Amino acid sequence: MSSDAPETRTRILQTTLNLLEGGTERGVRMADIAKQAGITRQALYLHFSTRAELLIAATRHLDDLKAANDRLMPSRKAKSGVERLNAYIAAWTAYLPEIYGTAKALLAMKDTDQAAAIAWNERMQDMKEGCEAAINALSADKRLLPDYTPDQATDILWTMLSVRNWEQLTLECGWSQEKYTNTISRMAHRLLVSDEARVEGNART
Amino acid sequence: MSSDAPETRTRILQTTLNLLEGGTERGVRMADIAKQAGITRQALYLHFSTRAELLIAATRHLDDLKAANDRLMPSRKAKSGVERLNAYIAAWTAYLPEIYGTAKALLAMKDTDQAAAIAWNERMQDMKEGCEAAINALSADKRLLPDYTPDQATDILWTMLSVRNWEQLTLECGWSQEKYTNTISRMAHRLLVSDEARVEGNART
DNA sequence: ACGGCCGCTTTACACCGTGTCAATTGACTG
DNA sequence: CAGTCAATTGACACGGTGTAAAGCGGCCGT
Repeated sequence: MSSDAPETRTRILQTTLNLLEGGTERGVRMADIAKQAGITRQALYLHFSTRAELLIAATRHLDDLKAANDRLMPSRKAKSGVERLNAYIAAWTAYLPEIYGTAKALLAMKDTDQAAAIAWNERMQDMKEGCEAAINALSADKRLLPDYTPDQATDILWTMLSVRNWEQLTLECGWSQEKYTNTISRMAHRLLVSDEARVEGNART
Repeated sequence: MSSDAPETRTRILQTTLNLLEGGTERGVRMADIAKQAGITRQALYLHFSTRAELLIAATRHLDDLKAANDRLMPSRKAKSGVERLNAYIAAWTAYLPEIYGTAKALLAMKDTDQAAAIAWNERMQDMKEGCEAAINALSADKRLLPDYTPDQATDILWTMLSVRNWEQLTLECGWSQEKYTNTISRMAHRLLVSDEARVEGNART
């Protein structure tokens, strides 16, 4: 009752993700997806009335597969603000390369398609909340560098961890994933975390 | 001899820039540009054989108007590495909002158009050289944080100053241009510049 | 075994934006 | 007056998305 109807739909989503991840230079078209899924282009529209809708559904599907929420919310474990920041950065930066293909496609539609823009923004907003939580934990521990308000620090962390920055550093600058993660992590610390020593006072700029 | 033929061409470039800067949600089409320039769409193709070509030409035109080189190379004035870094960041961040509309259009074409991708990459490479020069000056002064190699520091600065980051911080996070510039500048210092205290070694070269 | 529904196919077409082509106009110029 | 050159008019091809309608095969209930 629950696993016979959705069969094709799931297959479509799966092959969509495959193609997006494969990053077929020159974009992934509806026809490509249909062909790969072994159905006609028109059948695609029986399941998803629009390319944007399909992309969005694929993105959600990907999150389910990757158990995004579980991974991005290891907050419970974290004892200190610093630990929490570390955990969040580690989780997100590990997640990034896995969603990149799909994210890029959605990002590209953002400019021309209303629904895609909304979907993308929602996701990024969620991600930003994770940043905010980490920053707040840091702030609660008095380890947030006094130069910034929590809001400002959240914006900074959020921007540092953006898909575009990952893209630029790894794909354009040729950084390995490991180098990327390590460097970003150290940068975040240097930028946002105040020295342990002076837990009480405040810094000289 | 020199100023009668290019008349229309220049007008096209000018109105292209206007439209791009206006950021007419839903993209700027060839027909829009033609209409605005007071010619037919087809006449556009008498001057620029392709949309990408027009966009690229418009970008170059914009650089000329804004005297990009003059602004981005105030290196001669800078006495120290730190000064040079400051000068570069100030010049680039002031330049950014002026080119944003055009940059965004080119950036969007990058994914689908070979020529656009090349043009964009060239420009970003130029910009990166500016970053590199600043970092090298810093390094020569022994003021580059020892955590990074000059290459790495260049990548970091280059990424921090990306168009996408400007877009995110100002347009998405709502930072004012002033806040953006100040914060980025302070971040760059904190991330890349080591404390003045230990100038001890030799400074020049 | 029949009628009906369902998921998918086939075929065809509309729309939009880019790019091409050919014939024409109109102005300026030698 | 002929030539040329910029631009116009109108028509069309292509690729990609999205729509519409008719048909087909399997499966299900009665």
